[in-house]
Amino acid sequence: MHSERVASRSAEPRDPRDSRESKNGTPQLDAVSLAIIEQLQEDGRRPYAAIGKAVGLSEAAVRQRVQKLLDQGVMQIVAVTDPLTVGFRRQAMVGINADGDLEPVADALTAMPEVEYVVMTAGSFDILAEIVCEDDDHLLDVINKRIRVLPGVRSTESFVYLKLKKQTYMWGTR
Amino acid sequence: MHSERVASRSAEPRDPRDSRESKNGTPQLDAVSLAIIEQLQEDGRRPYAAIGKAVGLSEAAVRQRVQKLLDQGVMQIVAVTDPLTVGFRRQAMVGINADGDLEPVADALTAMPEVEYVVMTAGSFDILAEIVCEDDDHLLDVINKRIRVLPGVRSTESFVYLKLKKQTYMWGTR
DNA sequence: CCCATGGCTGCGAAATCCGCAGGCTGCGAA
DNA sequence: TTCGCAGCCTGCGGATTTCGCAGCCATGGG
Repeated sequence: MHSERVASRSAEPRDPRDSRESKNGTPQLDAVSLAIIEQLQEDGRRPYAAIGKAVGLSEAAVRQRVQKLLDQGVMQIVAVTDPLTVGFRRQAMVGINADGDLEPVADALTAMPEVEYVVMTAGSFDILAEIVCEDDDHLLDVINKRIRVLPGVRSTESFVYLKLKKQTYMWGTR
Repeated sequence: MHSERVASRSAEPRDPRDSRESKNGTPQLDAVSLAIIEQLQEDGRRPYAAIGKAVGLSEAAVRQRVQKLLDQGVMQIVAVTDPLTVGFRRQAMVGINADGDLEPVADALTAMPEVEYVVMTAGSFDILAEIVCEDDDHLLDVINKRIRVLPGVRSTESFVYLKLKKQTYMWGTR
């Protein structure tokens, strides 16, 4: 044996259209694309041919799928680091409570370069936002002068990072 | 002109040892390595030659530096996705309060495959942990049966994700 | 002074990426 | 039914990139 096929090519109804969208607006992924993503979660630079062997596709097919996944914004292949080791002294998670529609608030946060991560949540915060800053002054400035003044924002609570212990991207690889 | 040098090669004191460590234990990075990381934050598959042109180094030198950065664990090149689009229905941030030394608690969290992100913080939570699960049952199980029973853990508070709005890795690129 | 170390360059050989033509399948229109 | 279209895959050269290695230079310790 040589290559465990993740999805047998002739078994399924032959419709790997990952272009169709669910009501959510996010593309629907078939098993093969999932397997490709899994490969790239282990190593973002793995050659297409190796991926093809693992998922049962030709090199060219893998290349086309990866390109589409990137274009669609389903995944991105990037270098990730611990910001603290790359010169950013202060990092914090900010919990936010706001009135009315949360979308505009979330969009405003998304537009800020210092904000790296924005998620709308259920619980005692409406929105969680992760912030990466150069130093304390910068952090204070972003929170007080840019976030707390956004229309609708009622209150915020900050959690300054002391130490990053884990950072993984290998869902699917377990 | 062709290639903006990020760091002139002959100007600096000629000591790009990124192997020396700060008291923190994290390697100290020079400007060139930072520039390389920046390039790979934009595109994790960018060819070494292109990076070299951008930062003023040969292809081979870039390759060696990247390899070292990966080996040292300073950065990782991976595909990142929104878990919700890849079949994981439930995701949550969990704020944790614990007694005594936090390290063992953080380590225990780090060891759980469902836990993707662990950070020790200052503020009304001692630790923040992000969890990726298949469904509600799975999430509940992890929080109640695995986290809340850890020795030292006093209380937890969960924030279930409703919608991921932003996810970036381009600090340095701004 | 001499040698060991670390980092960079340059260079072929091997592997990879890339674009393109062609084939197959499912589907909807005529 | 048949035709034509669209989506996806394969195979194949040519261009590019990756990879390993030998050699060079500067620094620093003995």
